[in-house]
Amino acid sequence: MNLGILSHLFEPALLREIEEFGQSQQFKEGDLIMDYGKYVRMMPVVVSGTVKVYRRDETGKEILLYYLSSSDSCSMAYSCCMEAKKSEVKAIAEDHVELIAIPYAKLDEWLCKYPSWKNYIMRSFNERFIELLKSIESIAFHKLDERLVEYLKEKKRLSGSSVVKVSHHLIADELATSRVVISRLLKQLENEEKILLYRNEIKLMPAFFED
Amino acid sequence: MNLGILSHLFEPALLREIEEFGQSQQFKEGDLIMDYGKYVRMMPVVVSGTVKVYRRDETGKEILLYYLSSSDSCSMAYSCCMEAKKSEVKAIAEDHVELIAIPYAKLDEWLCKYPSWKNYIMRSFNERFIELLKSIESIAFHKLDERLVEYLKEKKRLSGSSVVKVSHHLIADELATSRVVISRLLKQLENEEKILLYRNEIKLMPAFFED
DNA sequence: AAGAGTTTGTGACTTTAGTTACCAATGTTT
DNA sequence: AAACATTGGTAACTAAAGTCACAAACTCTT
Repeated sequence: MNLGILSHLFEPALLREIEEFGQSQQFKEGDLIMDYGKYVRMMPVVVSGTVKVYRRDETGKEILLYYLSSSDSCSMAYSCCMEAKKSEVKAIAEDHVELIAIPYAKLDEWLCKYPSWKNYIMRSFNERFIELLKSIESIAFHKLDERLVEYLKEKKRLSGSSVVKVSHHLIADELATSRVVISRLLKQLENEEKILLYRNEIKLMPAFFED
Repeated sequence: MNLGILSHLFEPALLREIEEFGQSQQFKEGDLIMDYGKYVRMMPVVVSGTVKVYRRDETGKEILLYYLSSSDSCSMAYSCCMEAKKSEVKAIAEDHVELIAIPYAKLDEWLCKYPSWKNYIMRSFNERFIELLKSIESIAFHKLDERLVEYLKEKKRLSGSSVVKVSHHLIADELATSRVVISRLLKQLENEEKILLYRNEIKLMPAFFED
């Protein structure tokens, strides 16, 4: 089993248990990792790749909450499966994703057995809270043009490339708005010479990162 | 020490420890319970009253995230003090508030010692996540008129009274908009005969709760 | 009771975002 | 190649929300 960066995070005895009880899973781009309303029985720990986590309202509109990348885990899954609850969110593989799913019973057992696990879980809870708060801040206080810029910067951060490969339609879905609006704002950024637009591709220019 | 509803939640041995190590604190309406950037060393458990939790952005704009009431605790405080982090949120007493502050060391110790404590903490994490998700849903998908109605309903739920005692200005602050906008929407609700407006008071009429 | 501060109402205007409709360019399938 | 689907550009319009300005009513202090 490939534990990737996790092997630096946990003590040897815990790593052996993760090898023994964790289920290694692979997803390819676009795969559904977790869906709304499904029972959560395992907590995923991301080994490699990027996972997108979404929230939907009653009418079916969706918004991107945050990304999970290497060594992140979904602490919402944790508290969900400790409580035998259904999932409040959806998770999709952004690219090729490897993760280790830890079964419910072990989550609980390791909490008291391994301090490094407890610390990891607590850090994870804290990070997820902060991501949600950032998400609220963004939606409540920032206009769409700023949110779009934040979105593109996050894409660059995660992929490492200043060429962002997405359609206007996908951006619109993830920011919970319409394609026309996104095209308009992107064209504006292009007119300001901050980006270059191609089909399914947005090139971030140096001016994009200024101020 | 008054443990209120908590005495039904935990096993006797834990209740004795709460009595021994928890600090009973009282706040009156408007008091600041927790502020942005302060170190968090205790986790508050609300015994009575209502606590409002806020988030602010860099420019100082604020938004109400959720309320804590009897037997709720702020799990953000939990993960914060386990990590010795500064607070990401502000908490204000909505009315007279009694709470018990549990010191950091005990939070950790009880997690493994008392299953009822662990379950309480996990339930609390889950509830707080769900509150934040509801908050995101509300801001991202609902128009201001709907959010205002949700706000008034929540006030009625917490106070038990269909007379909500707030100024338009306070509502505007908590929904992160301007007073003029709120006055406009309230007047519209009054014209629809759903509410009656008075100075510092809004009376919710039966029609308000229909459909 | 005079003055200061708070609360609410309202008109007029601007900005931001959402909607509809249509077209052109590019890709994919058959 | 023809048919179809996806992607992006743009105009024109509507709706929602924010802003500015001012007035009236009420509360509290002195």
